[in-house]
Amino acid sequence: MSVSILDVAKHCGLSTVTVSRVINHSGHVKEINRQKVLKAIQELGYTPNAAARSLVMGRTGLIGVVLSDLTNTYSNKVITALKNHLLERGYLITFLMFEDIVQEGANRYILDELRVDGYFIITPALETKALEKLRRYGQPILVLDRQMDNVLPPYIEVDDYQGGVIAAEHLLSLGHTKIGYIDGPDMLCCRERRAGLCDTLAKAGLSLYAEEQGGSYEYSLGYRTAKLWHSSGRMPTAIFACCDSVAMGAIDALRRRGYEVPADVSVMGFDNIPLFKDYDYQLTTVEQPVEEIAACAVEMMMSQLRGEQLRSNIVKLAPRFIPGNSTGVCPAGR
Amino acid sequence: MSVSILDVAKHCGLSTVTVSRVINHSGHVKEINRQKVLKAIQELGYTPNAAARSLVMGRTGLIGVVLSDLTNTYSNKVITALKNHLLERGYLITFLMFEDIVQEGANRYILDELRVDGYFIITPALETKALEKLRRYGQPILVLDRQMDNVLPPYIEVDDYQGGVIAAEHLLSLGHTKIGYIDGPDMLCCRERRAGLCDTLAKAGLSLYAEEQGGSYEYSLGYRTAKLWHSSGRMPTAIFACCDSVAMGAIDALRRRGYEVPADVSVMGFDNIPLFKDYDYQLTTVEQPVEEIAACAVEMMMSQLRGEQLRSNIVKLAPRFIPGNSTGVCPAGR
DNA sequence: GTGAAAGCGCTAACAC
DNA sequence: GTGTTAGCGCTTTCAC
Repeated sequence: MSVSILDVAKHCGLSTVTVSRVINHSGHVKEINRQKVLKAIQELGYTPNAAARSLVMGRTGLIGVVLSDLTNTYSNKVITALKNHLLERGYLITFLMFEDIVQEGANRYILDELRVDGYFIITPALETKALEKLRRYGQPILVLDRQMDNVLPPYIEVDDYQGGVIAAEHLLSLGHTKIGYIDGPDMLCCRERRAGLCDTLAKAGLSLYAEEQGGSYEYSLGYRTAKLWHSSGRMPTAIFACCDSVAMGAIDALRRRGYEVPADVSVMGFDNIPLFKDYDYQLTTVEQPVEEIAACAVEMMMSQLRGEQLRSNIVKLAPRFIPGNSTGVCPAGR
Repeated sequence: MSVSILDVAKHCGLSTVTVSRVINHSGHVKEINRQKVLKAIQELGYTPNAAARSLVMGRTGLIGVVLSDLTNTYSNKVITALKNHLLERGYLITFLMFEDIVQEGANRYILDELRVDGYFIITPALETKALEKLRRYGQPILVLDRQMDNVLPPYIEVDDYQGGVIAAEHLLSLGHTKIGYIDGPDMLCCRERRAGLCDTLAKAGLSLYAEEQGGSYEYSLGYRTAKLWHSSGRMPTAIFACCDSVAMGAIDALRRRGYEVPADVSVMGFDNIPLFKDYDYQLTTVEQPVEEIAACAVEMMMSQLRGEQLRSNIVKLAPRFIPGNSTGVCPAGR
């Protein structure tokens, strides 16, 4: 049916071994012969058979991305970046849900058959069980954003504490003193962001003016919280939300109640997701270094696949401030 | 290294062929021997090598899902459903972006090497080129929601016209006569929804009270449109938006301008996405039959992979009305 | 530098 | 029902 390496070999009067060497850039092939082989490949439209290579080389060329939520905008940014870097190296991505890993039987086809060379783990919040199960297969695993204290290296983490500091410094520089924080789920990143925020405020002799513990990253959390602070008469002049969706919810609730953003209340988010990008303002936010995460992750994964020892198996990357027009100077007298 | 079929065969005193037959449920194995094989498999912890099977059977067990946007909530619902159905049959999913297909070179690793057994195409709006390129590889292709008139079968389509009818009938039944439509991109589905809406209105002797052509499915489109209708003094009593995000945008803009939803203006969406599910109301909407689409798609794909002739290569599925509290009876005197 | 031979783990065709 | 043989397409020794 399709063209095999033998066809190429015959076509150029050399052996399959030489053709193989050319394909794999293993060197030790005379330049003239290399050209012959390349010409034959070209003429016959030959492409190597992935299954045969997998069989003989013991690798599949597939990397599994394990996550809990496909709709999460942040993970989608990461995934897209990962995909691009992997594609350059001839690897494909497939997806696994945490639920599919824990569930008995369903994973036969992926885990047991070692259909994947290695795993990227995205945001394993409470997925300790799934992680443990995965580790038993002995394949390379790389956690892309640590969200628990007890995660085993190698992992990459974003300096969320620094993110909190960035937010605090920005709001302080605008003269705000009544700062509210809308917290997300009980995850490491939220705790760190809060700590960075609070520590920086403390250095300025301040503490949080208002705080709400949410438990989610949802729009509705911001909406509810702003509504609550309004009705309880305790509205900060600046709000830092644990993520952009929550910030958006807060802004909509504020506006519906007659506040102008940022004239009356400044609002900051976290993540810089594109969801509301055509809205009538630009959210001031802190961006996670998605591109760096992906580049670094792929590099580390490739090292592991080559069987090398990782130089450092914990990498910490810094977030970036993204200016917008949802924050402004603190209104006079407040 | 790992246990092979030969180890199993030796362990139970039978041949590899018999073991293979047991694994593949090909029958023609004596029950006693079947038990012996199963026991050996169990004891040795054997799992078949996917690469070897791929090589000899000429299939990879991977299905490619081709799309243009991972963050699209609708496609994510479809993907998740697809993944579940495929997993049951031992297939994995991988993702391809339209851009990666059109781009020269990048696709070497996927397309040329036939790393995938077949392709599901999601929402190919203006991707004619990518589709054409893909077809050249001669592998099974199934379009999951036709969005162009010139798509070749096999494809599945949702009866969007019927969706428009459903929306119109719902709003008419509530006594509305001033109905506005916020249109999305120039795609088949939007045109059909609009046609269903307008035709049904026409039967009741009505026509659209207001209409805006958007070009996107974004929140901001709804927001802008409601703002526009308000300032031009031409606010309908009921709005049908081309999708939920647009409906949400319209609702937020309305509320900011003092309208109550649904007391003053009713708003309907399309898709039933979970994005705003904890909001302070439930959006009235029309849901696409995602689960049916996925089930049907996988069935059709499996048929094609078996080399069978499809019974019908065009399948049309009906959408469903989802009641909520963003629509209500038309306010008296309007 | 090059190629002959062996084998990766599995299944299909054919005999028995 | 079962096993023998052959071969999927490729890379990896190991001679030359």
